[in-house]
Amino acid sequence: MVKASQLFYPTLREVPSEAEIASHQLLLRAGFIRKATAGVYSYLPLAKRVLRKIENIVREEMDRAGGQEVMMPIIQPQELWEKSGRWSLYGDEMFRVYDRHERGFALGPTHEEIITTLVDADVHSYRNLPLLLYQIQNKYRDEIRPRFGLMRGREFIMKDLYSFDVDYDSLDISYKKMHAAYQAIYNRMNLKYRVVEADSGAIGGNESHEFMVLADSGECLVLYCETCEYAANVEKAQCNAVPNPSPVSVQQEIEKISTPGLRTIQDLVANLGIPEHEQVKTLLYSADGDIIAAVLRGDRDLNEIKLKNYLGAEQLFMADEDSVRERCGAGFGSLGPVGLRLKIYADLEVAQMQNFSCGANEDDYHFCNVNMGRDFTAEAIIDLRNAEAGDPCPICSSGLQTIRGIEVGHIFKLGTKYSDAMGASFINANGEEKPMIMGCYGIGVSRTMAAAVEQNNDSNGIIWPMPIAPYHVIIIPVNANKKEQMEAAADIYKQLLAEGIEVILDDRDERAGVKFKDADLIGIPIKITIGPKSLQENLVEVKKRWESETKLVPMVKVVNTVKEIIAANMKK
RNA sequence: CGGGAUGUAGCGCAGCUUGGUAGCGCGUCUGGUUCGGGACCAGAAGGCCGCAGGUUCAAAUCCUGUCAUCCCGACCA
Repeated sequence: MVKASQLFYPTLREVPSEAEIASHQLLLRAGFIRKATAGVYSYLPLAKRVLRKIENIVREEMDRAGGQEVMMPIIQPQELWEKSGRWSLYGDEMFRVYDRHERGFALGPTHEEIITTLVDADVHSYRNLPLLLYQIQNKYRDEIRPRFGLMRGREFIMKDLYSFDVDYDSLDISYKKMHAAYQAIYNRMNLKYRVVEADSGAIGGNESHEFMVLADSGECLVLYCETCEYAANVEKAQCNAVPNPSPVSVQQEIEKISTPGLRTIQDLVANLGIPEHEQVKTLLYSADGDIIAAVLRGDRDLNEIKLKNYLGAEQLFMADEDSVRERCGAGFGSLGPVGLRLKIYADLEVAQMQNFSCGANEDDYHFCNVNMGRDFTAEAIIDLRNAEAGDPCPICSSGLQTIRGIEVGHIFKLGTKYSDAMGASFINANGEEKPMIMGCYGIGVSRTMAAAVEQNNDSNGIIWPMPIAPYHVIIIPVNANKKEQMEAAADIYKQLLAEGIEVILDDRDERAGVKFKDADLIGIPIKITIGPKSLQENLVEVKKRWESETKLVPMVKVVNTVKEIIAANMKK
């Protein structure tokens, strides 16, 4: 029995001031979630139903792909994390608790340590591999800045699967299965998404893909090619060397010019008319304690991940102005590669540039007509910049486009990073001991719910995709005091329930407007309205949340109409 | 953690400059009139003015500290 009068979905007329983005505002307003503390939320009945639907789709596809569901502890002993080295590496992002004996525990931010230990203890033979284990569970990460409601919580629901294989060929098969399963999952949820190449980041390993639900408010920038299949996160998107668009045959004499007070690229554009793309900027970084310089074209953004990966650095951050001044004799805004006694890493584009301008490592002076090779040399010439819209596709050279997305899934090939650290090995067919080859595969379940809202809403509220809607149908008798309306509503309600359709009967003694507004806000896909005039002709109104037209349907046909709409929208 | 802002009723806000009985709208409760896109009338309940100190005859208001929340940056499902 689901009657709106009894259902706990406290809707709000006004937007809580703490919420910034659509999904956060709407999930709060529609009575799906309430905040306990920053980045930690309670899920109310409607949200719980959506989460369960997402989980079930995920579960079915994981099982289909050969996964086996397990449940591992959230509280994990410190020793395990020390074994992998991550007790210290994970840093402040890990919630730590201590028991009465002062022994440390982590609230699991992820489960590589514990699952590798688990598998190591009981799997010893190639005959038991591959093994794919997963769980759906709360994860804990003490994010520096939780934000956007469920988008970046400190406690969140995640599906994590770990694969254990005998060799890399077998890992490829597991990885492909997961890749396909993830596509099936997002297809089944009717979400518009894109698979992109990604950096594997701190988790380790090499190959990695992210699954992005497309939404303008997404935090991730994706570059993709319409001609070929290439798509990558901006962190990963590769920039090939492009030839200088206006090459000159003569390298002019280097010239030092006085530029009092001019510090930024824009200052030089505005005051001296030097275009951004004829300037070079120099950024100083501390890489595991060593100060190094990165140089790139004035209008480009440095991709710190590319730099970090090239250097193989654990920690990379911009040098502060004091150490910059100490090394270069000048402050920010007057730096340049000429005469710089640091390792210089130049972007591919810089090698193509001629007669460019840059800081002179002396406050209030710049150089003009600088040429790399003649005036300075680089330790390495590498891809260092963020790709931008219009850049040539690294595969087919067509112009790349950009789109924003929300990262809801991420799959990694881990290799032996954790099996080596935790000692997870097996005996192969030749009797040799080998480390297991691992992969890990995550889906942010609670984030997926938020992403679905982010992608599917209008000014009236949420528009749930049918496969994950908390209920399929809401029945609204226009006037709760009219007996014939209430009886007709109850009748349809019973018929739908008998067909196994998930339906809410809005039996509240509210004005019609209130009921319509709430129905739209909570985003139920199908609305059946029972009004006085049409009822006399035994008709009711059926409206799809995502369309503006209302259809009059004979009472006797309502159940079939509803079933058809649901069936048509459960799959693309 | 650096930068910015905000904490007053369930939600949204005013009051603070210039200290003097804590207010408005929505929501909630009661009664009545209404009833197809957030009704109207009458009445009511609901506040350690984030917390702790200080100044003062007197503090929501001024001062100090502290905590929390939100936004921008680095991190990630």
